[in-house]
Amino acid sequence: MKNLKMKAARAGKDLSQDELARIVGVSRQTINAIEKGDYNPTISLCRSICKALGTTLDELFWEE
Amino acid sequence: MKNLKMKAARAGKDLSQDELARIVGVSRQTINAIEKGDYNPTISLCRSICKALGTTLDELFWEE
DNA sequence: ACTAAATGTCAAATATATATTACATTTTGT
DNA sequence: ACAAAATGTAATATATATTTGACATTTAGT
Repeated sequence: MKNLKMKAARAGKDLSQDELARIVGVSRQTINAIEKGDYNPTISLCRSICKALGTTLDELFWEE
Repeated sequence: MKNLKMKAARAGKDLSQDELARIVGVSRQTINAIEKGDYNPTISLCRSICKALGTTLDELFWEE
């Protein structure tokens, strides 16, 4: 399932996928794939993304 | 770093590591290692654990 | 003290997250 | 319309999460 909340939070910080990738220390493809929803990042990467985007885990990565 | 919040939440549900492991569909060693703190589970496993323990991601897996 | 259950831990194998390289398509600015 | 930047996507390689099986230690019940 697509992660539109993450896409929105990134847009809110005016960061490209590539810029976010550099900040959190992963490849651009990894960020792209997470937003596209076809994989399952590690919790430490999720934490790094949240810190970079100023959000919480629950805001970006919770699903009902 | 040890995940004592998870250990406490599990104790609060009166579940052994083995029981929790079966509920979320992983091995007991995986649960043990997460509580012990020496690895980095995937977000989907974290979500499953939170659902099993009735908590949120932020409660169990956020770190400052 | 004894026993069973729960937990800690290790080594080797397997599954999968992530990197790298590369190219195609879409979006944005001028 | 054009160019540059951003995004989507695929193949192959590497790092690491997770499994399996096994055994040692600790904890809880009687």
